[in-house]
Amino acid sequence: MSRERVLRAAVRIADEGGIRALTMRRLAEEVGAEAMSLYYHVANKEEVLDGIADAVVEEINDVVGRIDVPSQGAGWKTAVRRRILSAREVLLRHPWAPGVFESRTTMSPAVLRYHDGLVGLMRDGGFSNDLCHHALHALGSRALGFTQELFDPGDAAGGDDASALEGMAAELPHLVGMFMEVAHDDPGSTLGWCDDQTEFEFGLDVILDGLDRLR
Amino acid sequence: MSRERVLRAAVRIADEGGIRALTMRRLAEEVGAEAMSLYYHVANKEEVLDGIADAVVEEINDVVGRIDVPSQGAGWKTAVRRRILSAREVLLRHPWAPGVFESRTTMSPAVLRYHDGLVGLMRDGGFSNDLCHHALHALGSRALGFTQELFDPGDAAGGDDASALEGMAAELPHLVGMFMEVAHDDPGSTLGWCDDQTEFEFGLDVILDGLDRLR
DNA sequence: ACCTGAACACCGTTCAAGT
DNA sequence: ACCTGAACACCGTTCAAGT
Repeated sequence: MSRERVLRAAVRIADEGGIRALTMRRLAEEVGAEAMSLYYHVANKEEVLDGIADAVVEEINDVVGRIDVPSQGAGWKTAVRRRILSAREVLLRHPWAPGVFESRTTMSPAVLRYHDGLVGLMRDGGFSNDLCHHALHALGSRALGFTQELFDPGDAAGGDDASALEGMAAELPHLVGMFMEVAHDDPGSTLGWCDDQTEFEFGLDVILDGLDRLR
Repeated sequence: MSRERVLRAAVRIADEGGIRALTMRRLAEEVGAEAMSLYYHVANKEEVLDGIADAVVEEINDVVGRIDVPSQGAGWKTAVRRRILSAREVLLRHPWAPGVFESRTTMSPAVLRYHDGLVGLMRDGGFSNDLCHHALHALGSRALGFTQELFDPGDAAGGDDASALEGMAAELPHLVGMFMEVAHDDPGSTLGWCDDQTEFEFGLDVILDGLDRLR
């Protein structure tokens, strides 16, 4: 057993059963030992969570490190866009990762390296350091490829049929009106009428276009 | 005891001691009963969390419901901006709320009502239903007044002194360079060199300006 | 109708003891 | 140096029993 093996086992458990499946006892089982043995290799569960978050961002750094597109001048936008969408691809393989990122208080060195590269691309595009700083905040978690979907307007009514919508129309006229028209325009997407990837890219492009205008 | 009293006590506990202080046993104590009595009024802890999330959004709806600014045509942006910044003010009084929102799977009626109003303002501004839909996704949690701060670039080095930065310069040249220049420009803000409110408004305006151009 | 005591199945973690 | 058994202090929750 080693710290490395423990963390790899932890990632495996979270990938397969979600983050709630990751308990110290389950982790020990996966690694073939008793729960108490883990504490010889990691200080506590928080350190395990720090470790698997870091592992995912390292995976992202590996992927984006192999990207080779020009980032000088106007090319910054394509380069940044590509970087962020690549990070997103990795994240989609570890759906638990955003939640763990958000619960971390200490900062991962890997996250710092990721953002360092991002700033580098923006500098290539002619951003001032001040604008880079604002840009990091404006992107927020979107820089790493995910956004907080507070609620999916589609899920609200998607589960029930159209008749449920009628009942809500009195209380939620604008939302129901919006839903009915968007669903009508795109009747094909019955299951989840919002394409998460499309919406992610729409929001990303709004921000990138806005930043481009400011540089 | 009543469901109402239980939820109010739960909000009080979370406000004072954070969401981790909110346990069923602590909640029972606050309400002057045994833990098991709670289960007569709420099904389980999840329902308590649903309830306090809903209570906060109701508080937001109360506040934004009293806003009265013109939203026709170009006025939409001011109206939406005002609405979102008002929601943010409420959220700042309940710092635990964003975390609870994110953990909800069922959708709160109050959140639906909030977004219904938001769509109403955008329709006043001449948005198509399709653009409203994209806009809701682009804003994401920012619509309710918060963003996921994945990491605060300032916190990274803010704790240590400038010498720690020197050590990181080799590995994080762009980030350290950015930090040194931004900190130099604004030496007053030693404690948290990023003004969260300013950064929130910057990101919000990038998105609102982008949407305005698309309407 | 409303509350409770005792108990269960789970956590993360400590600590003294093993090899 | 590495692992473990027994135990502790906490969870959320059930259920039969009280008033």
